[in-house]
Amino acid sequence: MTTESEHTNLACPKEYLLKMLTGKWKPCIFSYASNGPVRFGQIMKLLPEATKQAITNALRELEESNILERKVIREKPLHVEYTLTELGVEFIPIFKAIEELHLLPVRQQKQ
Amino acid sequence: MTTESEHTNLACPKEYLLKMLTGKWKPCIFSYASNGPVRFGQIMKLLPEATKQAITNALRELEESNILERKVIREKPLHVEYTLTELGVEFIPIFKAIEELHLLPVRQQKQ
DNA sequence: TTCAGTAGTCATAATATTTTGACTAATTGC
DNA sequence: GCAATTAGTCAAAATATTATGACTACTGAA
Repeated sequence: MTTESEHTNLACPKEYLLKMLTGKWKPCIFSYASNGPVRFGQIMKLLPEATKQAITNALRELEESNILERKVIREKPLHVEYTLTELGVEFIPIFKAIEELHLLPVRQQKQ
Repeated sequence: MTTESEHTNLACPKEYLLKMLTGKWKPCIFSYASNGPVRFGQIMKLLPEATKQAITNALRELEESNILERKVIREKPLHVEYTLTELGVEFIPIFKAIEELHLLPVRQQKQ
């Protein structure tokens, strides 16, 4: 995400901004972080289906988009916290708008 | 999109809803359609970098998500119109929230 | 009947994203 | 020193998404 991938449509700012939030795990992680700082291990427990690598990828992408900030906490059990940046906070209304969809589509189940 | 792809995270409704709107061309096409009915050829002109196939894929996915409706218009030049469905209209606030981001990130340019 | 306009389909290739599974590294308590 | 805790990295494989280029199908006008 440092440079544009071929996927990105340079003509559409909305596509660019949406892309910052999408991916298999990024929306969930964003939601968790919007309720306060989250740790790596905590996310692992909250998303038992996601692997370490998957979570690392999502966190790195959110960092590169300047949505999350990584902070090493030098305390009792040394750990890392991820918090929303100023930009990250600005994305909250987008998620609010998603939550407020009241005409929810019926979701297909896997066979 | 008839059944869930492996990509989809069944635990996260937000991921599911965001996925309906994302992809290289879907956000643009959604925007156009939110200003009134659009035609296939019109989209081709508006998105000169997108191929027919790309546009077809985007339209089909938006149809399958029940965001757009395809209507064959039996008139002078026979053509097809795509309009927002009732569900589609509900997605407009999400795009509004994206437009209202005022702390816009600096966009990297391709080398 | 042939042609332009409209709206596509199809098979294949190229890219991007996600998963898998083994391995690493710093700190703290014993 | 040694193990547990926390937080990762790395290379490779599997999937998903997007692009390419040739081809199709219907309608109405000349």
